[in-house]
Amino acid sequence: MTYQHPTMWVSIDCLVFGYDVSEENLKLLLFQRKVDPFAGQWSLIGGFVNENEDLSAGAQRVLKTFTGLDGVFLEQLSTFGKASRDPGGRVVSVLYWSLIKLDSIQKEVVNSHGAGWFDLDQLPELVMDHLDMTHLGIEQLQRNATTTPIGFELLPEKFTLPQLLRLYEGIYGKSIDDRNFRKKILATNVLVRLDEKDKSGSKKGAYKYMFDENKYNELKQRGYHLDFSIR
Amino acid sequence: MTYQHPTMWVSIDCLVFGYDVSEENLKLLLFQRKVDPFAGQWSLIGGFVNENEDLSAGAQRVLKTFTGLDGVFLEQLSTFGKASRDPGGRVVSVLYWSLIKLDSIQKEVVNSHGAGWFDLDQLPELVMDHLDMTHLGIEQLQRNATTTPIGFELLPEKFTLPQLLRLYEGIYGKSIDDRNFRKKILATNVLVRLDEKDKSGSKKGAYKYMFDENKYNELKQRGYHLDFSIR
DNA sequence: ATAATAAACGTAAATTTAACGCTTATAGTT
DNA sequence: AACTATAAGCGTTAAATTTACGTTTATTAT
Repeated sequence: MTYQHPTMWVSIDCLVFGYDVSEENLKLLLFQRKVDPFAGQWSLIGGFVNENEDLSAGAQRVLKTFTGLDGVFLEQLSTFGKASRDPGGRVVSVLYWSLIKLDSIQKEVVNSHGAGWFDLDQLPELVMDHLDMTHLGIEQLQRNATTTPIGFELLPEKFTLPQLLRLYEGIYGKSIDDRNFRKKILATNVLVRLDEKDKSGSKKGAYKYMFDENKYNELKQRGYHLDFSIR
Repeated sequence: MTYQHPTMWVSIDCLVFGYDVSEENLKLLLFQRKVDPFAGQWSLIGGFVNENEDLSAGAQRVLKTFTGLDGVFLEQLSTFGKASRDPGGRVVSVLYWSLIKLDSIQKEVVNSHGAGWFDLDQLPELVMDHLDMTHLGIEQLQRNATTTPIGFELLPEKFTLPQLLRLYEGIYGKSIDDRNFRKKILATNVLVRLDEKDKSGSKKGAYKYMFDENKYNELKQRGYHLDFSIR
């Protein structure tokens, strides 16, 4: 012992938001806790930090374990440390959040872990402070959506403007004028229009776009800010 | 032992920014570490979290210990948890940041703890990842200054517009057009002009203002955003 | 009286936002 | 072959905001 102070468990909890393009709604990944206290109840995915494991590595491990995914958006959000938050002992939990593109393959992987995707407005009761964590994540998602091109993390590589619009409407929980949205998002120059159309949503078909990371990096210094007005 | 996992030390580090109205510059509170490793070197103020102490209570305790202050702006910022960050053992550090009004009394209290105020552009070498922490805090300060009325935490209760302007210039590290600044800040309606003048800076004297928290709370829902252009 | 100076006030052009109407492309129907 | 319905895409204009910079005011020191 080098320091004369109490030690504690340090855990990772990870808010995983997924967006289903076809269903057009935001979902949260939850799983049924395996250990007591609260075994069997719904909670965010999580785990304890290992001896020689960096916090960020722990978060990556947790995400990989439950989703099979690597290299997706994953950032630290906040740390929860009320002394009484976990009846099982003094556990300080570092909350991360992640955004992933939801498709059928992803849904399969998740099912095999006793986990499931829940619509944000139909969440089951959550363990401990996990509902607070969720609210914090939604706020962060809204904040970041205007400030960073975070929306693209939730869409497939190729997407249409109507899809992007509906995603933003989902994030903000309000409707956005499509004509102004179009102008604003295209004016940023971070989108590249492809010569392909997605005809699943209409007879005319909507052009597919891709996010141009290089353009975004150029823009970043000058500041990137998208605000969408209510309608 | 309820959980079969390793435990760790959990520490609090606290970035304390202070603004000296007369000197017109931003300072950071540092102290000389008392324990090994790194005893004698400059570090942020900090301490270990106690057995039954909430994280936020720990942060308040640390701040109170070093500054004698209570009830000032204090928020969690981020958590640092590289396995190798502290050669003295596995320590996960939760970083808080605080803003205080610097005056001569405050400077005295601080001196008595072997601590000191350093100009942001003249920091000594810092222990471990404390320089990264500082950079994170400066970014956060800049971000929050446009989004929340955080600036007022750094000024005395009664302040003048030129003082507020110079504070913002300090935070952003750039000059701001005084006429536009005035219009923008007054348009928010969160300032109340008093019938007093501060004549220390000019012959004419500048009106003193106070921050109106009620007006701010009204405004908050509709969104509060201040952007200042370069000149 | 006059000069010097920080503080305070004002204005006009340029840019951005908000609101909303119109056109286009295509599949399915007649 | 023409017609219809509909999502997608384009365009315009008034209002609001931002930016840039000129002017006036109050006071002390000369």
